[in-house]
Formats: sequence, C-alpha cells, structure tokens
Amino acid sequence: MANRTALTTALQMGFSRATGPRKTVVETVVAWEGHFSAEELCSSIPEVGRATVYRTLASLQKDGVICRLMINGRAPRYLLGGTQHHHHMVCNQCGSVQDITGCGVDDFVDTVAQQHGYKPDGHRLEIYGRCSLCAGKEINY
Amino acid sequence: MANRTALTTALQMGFSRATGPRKTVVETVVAWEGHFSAEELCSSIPEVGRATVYRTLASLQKDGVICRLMINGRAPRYLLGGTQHHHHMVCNQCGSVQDITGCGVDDFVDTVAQQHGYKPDGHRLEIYGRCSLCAGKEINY
DNA sequence: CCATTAATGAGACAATATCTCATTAACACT
DNA sequence: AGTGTTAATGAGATATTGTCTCATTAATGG
Repeated sequence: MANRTALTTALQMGFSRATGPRKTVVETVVAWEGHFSAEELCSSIPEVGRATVYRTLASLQKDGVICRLMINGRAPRYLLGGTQHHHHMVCNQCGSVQDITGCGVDDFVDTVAQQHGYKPDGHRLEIYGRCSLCAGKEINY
Repeated sequence: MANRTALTTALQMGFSRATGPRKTVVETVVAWEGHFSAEELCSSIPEVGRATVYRTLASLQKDGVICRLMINGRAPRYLLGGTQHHHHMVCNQCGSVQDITGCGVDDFVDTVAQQHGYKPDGHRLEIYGRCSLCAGKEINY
C-alpha cells in the first residue's frame, strides 16, 4: 500500500495511544478519493464520534498529514498529502484542486514570509481562483 | 473621502437598484478598520436584515470590492480592498493580515495559473501561516 | 492481570449560513 | 408627481458546521 507509511505515522504522531477509532478515521482518510469535509467524513464513519473525528482531523492537519483547504462555501475541505503536496490551486466554484510543485514556490513563500516576519505554516500556499470550466453558480438567498 | 469611488461603484455594480439597506452596508464596510466577519457586520447594523448583509457581502466580494479571508476558525473574515490589496498573508492563529505588494506576485500567479489553465479570481493570493508572535492555542474538545 | 489515565462519544450547545415568502420601495414611464 | 412593475428586503425558521462537558471505555506500562 502506497500510503502505508503515512498511515502508520499518523496513528502514532501527536498521541500517546493508538486507538481503534483513530485508526478508523485515518484509514478512511487515506482511502478517500479527492477532498472531503469533516461532516462527510463523520457521515461515512458513523461508528466514530463526531468529536473524535474533529480531534483527529485537527491532529492530522497539525502533523502535516492532511491539508485544509478553504474552498468556496462554508465547510473547510481536507486533502490527504502532507510533505509532498503543500501547494494547491483551488477553484472557488467547483472545488477542483491542482497541485503546484516545482515552481520555486518554496523559495518565493520563504522570501515573502521573511520580509513580513512570518513563519509560514509548513510553507503552505493556496491560490484561490476559478477554473475555466466554471460559470458563476449563484447562491439563492 | 478616499474610498468615495469604491463606495459609489459598489452601490451600482451587480444590482439594478441602489437601495438604502445596501448603502448602509457598503458605507459601514468602507468605514471599517481592519477585517470583520459577517456576523460582526450584522451586529453593527441591526437595522439591516441578516440576509441582506450576506447578499451584499457576496456581491461585493464577487465584484472585487472586498476580499474574503479564511482565517483559522469558523467564520470567514472580510477586508476592504479590491484592486489594490489582492494579496495577503494571514496568521492562522491571531488573524493578523499583512498585505503583499510589489513582489512580483501578479506575474507569479499568472504564470502558475496559466500553466494549470486557471483564471485566477482577481489574481488573489493568500498565504496562510503563523506569525512569530503566536504560540499554539490548542482547541479543547 | 491490574492500575492509571488518555481517549472516547452522546448529546447539549454555540456559531454561522441559507431559505421562504409576504411586504416594501426603487425605478421607468408617463 | 403618480403609478405599475418587480427587484430587493427582512423576520424568522431551518440547515450546517464546530465545540464543549463529563461519565465511560480501553490502551499501555509494570
């Protein structure tokens, strides 16, 4: 399994006990195709409590196992991929996500951050835009 | 008034009627110091209905009059500034916002976007990190 | 196998966002 | 200025998402 290492690591980092519920959450996250919201994850594993899901997501994010993307709409969405996929371009309309790699992003972010006295959180960069396929889907108040 | 143009424009763009409530919202936004959440805005102008505030915010964002920042926590925060202030660096902990200008960001974003077939939404770039003043404020589930 | 205590989860609560639809009022046109 | 048309409003219900409490469960070291 490609993500075996990530899974095992995730189960151990940031916690002192490797529990069953957490294992369920992590395995589900690892197997997920594309990005997901916390509520979607909760729904897919109703046997795990909501608090535990949120706890685990926060921990995984903190440890860099998953990324948290603020796409258009209310709920943040999560995406597997820590060290390798820190940079994304997100479509505000359809929520499609593209990786940005090998573009000198790290250097750029570091430079800008340093200029402003920031310590970038894992050098994470997200560009929000609109992919060419998306027309304006209006909200109906 | 410095933002006279922005205000007038904002009142007319995207709507067919310039109404009193919308004028109230826009004037309040223009006069606001720093960033704000939708609920904060609602509270400050209770005479305007919640739906109208959200409607107007969405419109202003779409027209590029305000920026929407997804800072750590639940509620998105808004910031006056369209064309001039499209780039920000946001601290995930304290929510402080710094402008990024004159760093070749536009060119960079354009290049990356083009490579991925994106049309960046007003060339808006946001880097989420952690400012050096902020220690980890944990969540107590 | 036991004791310790980290972790869990049910469910209340809080915060935020959206929707419905009857009412109001902005605007074009006299 | 008066009037008809209809865009816009807002009160309040509802939906969605996130956090907290605390009694109970179970992982781990010894």
